[in-house]
Amino acid sequence: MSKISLRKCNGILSLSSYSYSSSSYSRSSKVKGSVVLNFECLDDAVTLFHQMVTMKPLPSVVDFSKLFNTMISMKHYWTVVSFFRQMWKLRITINGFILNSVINNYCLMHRADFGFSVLPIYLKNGIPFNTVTFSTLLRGIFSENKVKDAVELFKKLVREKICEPDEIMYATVMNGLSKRGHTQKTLSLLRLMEQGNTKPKIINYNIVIDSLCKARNLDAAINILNEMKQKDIPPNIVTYSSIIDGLCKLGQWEKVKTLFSEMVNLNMYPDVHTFNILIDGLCKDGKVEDVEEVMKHMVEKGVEPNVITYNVIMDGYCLRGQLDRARRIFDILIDKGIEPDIISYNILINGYCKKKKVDEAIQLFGEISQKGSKPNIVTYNTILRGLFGVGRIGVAKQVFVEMVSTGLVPNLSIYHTLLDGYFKYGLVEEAMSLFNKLERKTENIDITSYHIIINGLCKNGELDKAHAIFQKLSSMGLLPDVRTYNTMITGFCLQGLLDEAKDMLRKMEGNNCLPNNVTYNVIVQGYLRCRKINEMVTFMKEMTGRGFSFDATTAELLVNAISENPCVVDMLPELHAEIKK
DNA sequence: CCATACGTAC
Repeated sequence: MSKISLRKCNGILSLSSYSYSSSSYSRSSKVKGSVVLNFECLDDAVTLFHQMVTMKPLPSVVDFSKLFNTMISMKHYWTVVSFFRQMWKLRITINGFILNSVINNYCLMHRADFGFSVLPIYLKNGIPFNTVTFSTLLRGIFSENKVKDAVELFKKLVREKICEPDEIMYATVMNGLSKRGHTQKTLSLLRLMEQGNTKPKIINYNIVIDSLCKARNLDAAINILNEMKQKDIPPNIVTYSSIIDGLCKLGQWEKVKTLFSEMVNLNMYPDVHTFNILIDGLCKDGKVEDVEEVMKHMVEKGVEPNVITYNVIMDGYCLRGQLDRARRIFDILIDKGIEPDIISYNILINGYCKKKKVDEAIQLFGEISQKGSKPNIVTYNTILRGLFGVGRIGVAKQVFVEMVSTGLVPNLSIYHTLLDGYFKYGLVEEAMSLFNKLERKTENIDITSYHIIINGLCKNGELDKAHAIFQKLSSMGLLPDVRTYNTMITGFCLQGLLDEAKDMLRKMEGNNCLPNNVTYNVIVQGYLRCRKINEMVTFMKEMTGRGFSFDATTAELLVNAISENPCVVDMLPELHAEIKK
């Protein structure tokens, strides 16, 4: 008698045949044969599968299920589809676990529609749906950004009592909403749970807290933390880490310290995740000097830095233009035997590109595949931006073609890079032809795309076309935001059409879109460039009255205007201090 | 008895 056993260890899946000398169920019996298959090699998985389906008796459905999940974790989605089809043809017994995994597999391929097509198989086989089935589908729909569809499905499940959501299904919906900016809806769902049968668990609270923190609403987040304590749902390390992240991003370092002590007092010890959040916050706030101390502290506490720790630090140095230090960090990471991931490369490539050291960036880009990693869409976007940044348009076009040939599907960010690049070098026709292609599918376009087009047309002297597109926005169901208005106003100012710029400013206020610092600076700069000092002063007063201040360009123009004509100073008595800077 | 869905950092 023999039994197939699948064991997963260290990414290696092994298939072993055990023989049993007695009737007692024991694994210590001698091993008759054993095949160890390394699943980094797809062929071996296929071989294993074929061994399994030809075995008599067949391995259990649990073994197939384990194989499927291992394949899914290795992203061999199409292989799973093929395995499932073969099992189906061979009429091998299936159950709800394996069907749920097949749905998950389709969802991870961003084909939730295929996932739905698995549902009839449950019915045909008398297998009931469960909360896992629908949680998996919901996550898949969200991952395709179809928020409305996901919410609709969730409501239908509840309304038609198809399944009673558990806290994980709620968590799936809440997370889908939260990650797409729907903070209030996420909070509402928590409140709904509190009223219903499925009481919220820590995971639901954590999602809401993270959502509020990401929306920079730290007071509300801390209120929820206090609610948890009152309701005897003890916050955990994730709860605290999320809030610490929010506080770091607002630069509230005193409160960060308070929360750290609070955690430790509750016998909760910051882990590598928490420290990475802290280090990231310090780097982003320019406090790179403090990072070393934090690193020392974490190592003393027995928390080992991981690849993300080093990535965060490299990003911090790149942000400050300290590329050499970032590259040191990269070498330390290698020295420590930590494998750089694609994000490590993306951070450094971005650092080089921002410094216009595109050749170094390309060199590093080449190293990625040698080190067994693969450039992703972000890598290509970064390289493309870098190439456009130094005017190497021909190479950029080649790289784009290469990217598509590797099977990567261009996303909106890639198109934005191309459009922006074309406009920057006066390739208006090329940009517009790409834009027209994209516009045929509305899902290809967002407000940022229009922002790039309007800006590009303005900068290339095509103000009328830009204005026409601007006018068209509302009919497309897209609301111009403050950046769109600013772009249009900048365009008018560049052409000296200051009345039009002023009209646009009033129009945005009328449309409930408040002008910001950029708006006022652009208009004041427009008046300064045309030496219309009286009008400029009017706007300057309005601007300072609203608490806005000059940016460097405005200040410089003002200084120039004064040096040309010292009388200007007399018109601005209240701004003396500002000008002296 | 063994296998599937959920939360924090670049």
